[in-house]
Amino acid sequence: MLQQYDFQEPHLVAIDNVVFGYEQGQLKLLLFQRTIEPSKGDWSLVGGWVNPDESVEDAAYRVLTSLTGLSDLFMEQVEVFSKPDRDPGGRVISVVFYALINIQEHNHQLVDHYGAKWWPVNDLPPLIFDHGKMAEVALEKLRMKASRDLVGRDLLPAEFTLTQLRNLYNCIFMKEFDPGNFRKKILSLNALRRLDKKDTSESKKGAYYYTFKNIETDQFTERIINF
Amino acid sequence: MLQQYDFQEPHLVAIDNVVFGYEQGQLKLLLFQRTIEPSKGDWSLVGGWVNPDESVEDAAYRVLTSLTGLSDLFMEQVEVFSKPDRDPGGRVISVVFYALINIQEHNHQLVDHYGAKWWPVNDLPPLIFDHGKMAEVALEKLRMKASRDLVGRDLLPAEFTLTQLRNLYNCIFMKEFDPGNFRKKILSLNALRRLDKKDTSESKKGAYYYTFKNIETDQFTERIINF
DNA sequence: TTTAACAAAAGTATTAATTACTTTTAATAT
DNA sequence: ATATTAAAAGTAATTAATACTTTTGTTAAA
Repeated sequence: MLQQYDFQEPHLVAIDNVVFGYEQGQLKLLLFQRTIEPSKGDWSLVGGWVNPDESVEDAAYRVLTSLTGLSDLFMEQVEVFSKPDRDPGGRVISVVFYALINIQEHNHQLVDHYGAKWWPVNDLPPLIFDHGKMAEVALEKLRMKASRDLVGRDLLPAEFTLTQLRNLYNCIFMKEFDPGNFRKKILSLNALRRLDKKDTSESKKGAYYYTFKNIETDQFTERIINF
Repeated sequence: MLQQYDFQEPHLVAIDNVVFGYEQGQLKLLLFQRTIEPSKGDWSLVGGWVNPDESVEDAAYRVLTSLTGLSDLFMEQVEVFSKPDRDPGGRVISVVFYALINIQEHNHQLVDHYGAKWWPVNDLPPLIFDHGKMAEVALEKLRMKASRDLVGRDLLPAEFTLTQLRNLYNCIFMKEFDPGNFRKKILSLNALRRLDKKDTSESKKGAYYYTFKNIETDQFTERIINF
């Protein structure tokens, strides 16, 4: 049972965002480079402190919107990292979130100004503290999400081909999905609308563009990917 | 980016455990009754403060082992609850865990002494603050766990029948599984060992007792239940 | 103007898993 | 003996997943 609040030791609480984006056929992570010791030159996730008057969700959202200029971000709690010695600078409890953002649409100047950079998930630089583990767990969580719901709305451009969507899933699960079976499965969900436009950059025949139906079709709890 | 640590406002951080047990064919939750206002008479989860030198996992484990007298508890992080006004007594960030414990084996005297009581999950009393929501999310998390791994090792007695195990799953998912299909599926996992003893209390023919194989057979990431 | 090339899109055949049932079994109680 | 009970085993139909092959529409080269 909780005893009197006054005699309890308070803790510093931070959030760290694992920010996923998709660009040039690659799943990427938004990272900052440390300019001071310790771990100078190493990279870190997009973190910040939690203010007294906000929830950890508010904090994570505030940090990310002010960095990217985007609103309406998809974010989800991942896990709390709280080993007493996880941060050499002092005892900090960190709540990790992951976010999905559209690299095309975010404010590049703002991100550049803060010195942030996009890194391919399968070719990350050394990360500080336990941030490597955080990214790992976040990717696992994203896989869970992508196996239940169709992700892509937040990562792909508004109009995309099934090949692009499949490649995104290839990146997330780090495996090659069979083109025929993937399209059959995805279309059976009835969540996409085919446009009368084609992308002819990848093939002579051309691949139809699709959009997500604007209704909340994401709401299927059915399983998409078995993993 | 994290600025200097010294000027940051610290937070009170607590843990709350959603403690699941299984008894008399029912899934139950261990709860405390509040003896003081506000919300006097209402019930709460098994909570406690996080000490400066321990992780939130350590704190959750410490609180639960000291209450139940059990060690080697299965626990898993659920989610952080951190709305600024969630606790009328002050700003407290709470990390929720769920735990699976064997009601038979825990220290009843200790639990009685603290005034805790087991409640059936589908007939809970009013819970304080956001504890109702916590229990709800924890149950959802338990369902995720039970759909991937065979739960029961921590909830059932060492020797149990497939009917008991099925009933546990019925409780967790709040639906009736087909007896034949359930046994076929479970036995195909090859995680149980059949004993040469039968339980004849439920039928004339009698149902074989089973135990979990002591090897780490829980490790299948394959799917057990589709939900 | 044909033909080769390309990936999209559609189709197929096989296997595996799920689901809804029915039948048999072993013991007890009438 | 016979009816009863739930366990345990079995079956048949359906659905889903997988590994392929074929067709299509367009472009670029012969």
